[in-house]
Amino acid sequence: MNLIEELRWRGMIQDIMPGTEEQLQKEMTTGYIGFDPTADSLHIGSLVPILLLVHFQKAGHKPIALVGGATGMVGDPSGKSEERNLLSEEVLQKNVAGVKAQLEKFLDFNPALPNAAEMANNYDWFKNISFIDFLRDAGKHITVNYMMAKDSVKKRIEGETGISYTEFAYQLMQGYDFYWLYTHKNCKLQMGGSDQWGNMTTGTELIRRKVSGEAFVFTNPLITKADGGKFGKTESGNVWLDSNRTTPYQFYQFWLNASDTDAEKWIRIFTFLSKDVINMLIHEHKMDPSARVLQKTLAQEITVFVHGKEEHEKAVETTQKLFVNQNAPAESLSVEDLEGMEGVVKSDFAKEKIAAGIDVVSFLAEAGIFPSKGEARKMVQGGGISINRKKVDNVQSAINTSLLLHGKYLLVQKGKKHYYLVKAD
RNA sequence: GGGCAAGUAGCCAAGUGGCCAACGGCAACAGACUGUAAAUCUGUCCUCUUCGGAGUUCGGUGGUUCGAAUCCAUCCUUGCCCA
Repeated sequence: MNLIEELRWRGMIQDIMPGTEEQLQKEMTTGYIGFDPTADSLHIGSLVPILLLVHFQKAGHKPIALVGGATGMVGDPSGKSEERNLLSEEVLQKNVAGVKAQLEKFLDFNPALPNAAEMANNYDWFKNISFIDFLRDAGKHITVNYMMAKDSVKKRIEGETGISYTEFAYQLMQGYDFYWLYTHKNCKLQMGGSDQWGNMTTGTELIRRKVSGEAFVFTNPLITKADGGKFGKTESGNVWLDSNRTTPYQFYQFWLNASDTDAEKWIRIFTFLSKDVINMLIHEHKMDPSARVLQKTLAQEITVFVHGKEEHEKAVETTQKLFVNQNAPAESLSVEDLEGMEGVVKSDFAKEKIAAGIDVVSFLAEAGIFPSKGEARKMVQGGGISINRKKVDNVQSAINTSLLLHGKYLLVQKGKKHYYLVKAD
């Protein structure tokens, strides 16, 4: 199976320019994907492009990961119904550094390889181009009519908010990136999310008109959830690749919680497992859905890929302690069990206060599990709080030392899935 | 510069002098059921709260009024049309 066939089967190709497949068959091809430095960490939305680059390199081609230090200063109108706020230069620099560091973990940069991965930052070439140069070099080759026909632009022009000149010009910058990489790095392919199609083809157009070159693009479909919700969001916000923002346990849990329909689609996209293995897993899952083979395998593969084997093991361990023996009394958990729960939110609480007796609501608020007493109270009233696996059914009930596990721990559960370990010192 | 229209909670959106913390929908969170799934049903959903209430909201500011999201003035932002 060649690269394109492989990606097609995995559901990772949305649109592809004619001739792309032939180009990839013909020779080792250099291809790139751009990443927006909108935060100092990538989140799981960026995993698909990362995986594309990995597949690409595995197939023997040369990947370039481009960080948009320059384009990030302008803002991409694609998929945005409103004009965006500009990021400050400081923030941008920090973000570029963060994103770059993460990308470096996933690709092979070993210079001995003929297809060693490369990093690029478009700020490096844009910083030296003057506005006038840009207008003459890039702007002259593309008509406004062409630019306005792009979906991202058209939607905004027809919409209610309009589009600033700045964001309108974005596609030209991205197009120029491709042109620059084409001429300097012999880069003939751009990949990216399907919302980028318009920006990407502006690049091939620019290459054709300026140097009569031929370049190719293909896009991956944007990941969706079967229930129509936004992919990659939990109640606590984005799921990040940075373990300081999203612990490996939380990361693992995110994938484990995938619905059946999503898991079936996602396992092909987010793992490197072969077609045979995946088909087998899907079959197995259908025989016994309650075993959740698909979710478990998906969560395992992707957690190992992002955080490594060790972190994955810890996440699984914690998961088992918390979920497998749900009915076992909390008292059966050992000190090691409790302390070893990697990634569960932990907090400290003054023991004196517990010794003196404190009502649940104040306790939950003061331990930082809820931002205010009001919220804590509402959740208790709604039956959403358990302490040491026993539901708290009364707002009046008090916390005292007799509840402490091993004399110092309280296992607090918000809902079914969210655990907090409070340590009384 | 001129004319017209619009700006309401995370989003969409109703409300056009008191019954308004503001109809409804989406999203979100929790409960029941389950498999840490889906679907369904129920509750919560501006902030704080001793659960009795208290405080701050309807682009900004000033005003009219016993009382304003609602009326007036002015400013800001956005869209459309004209120059």
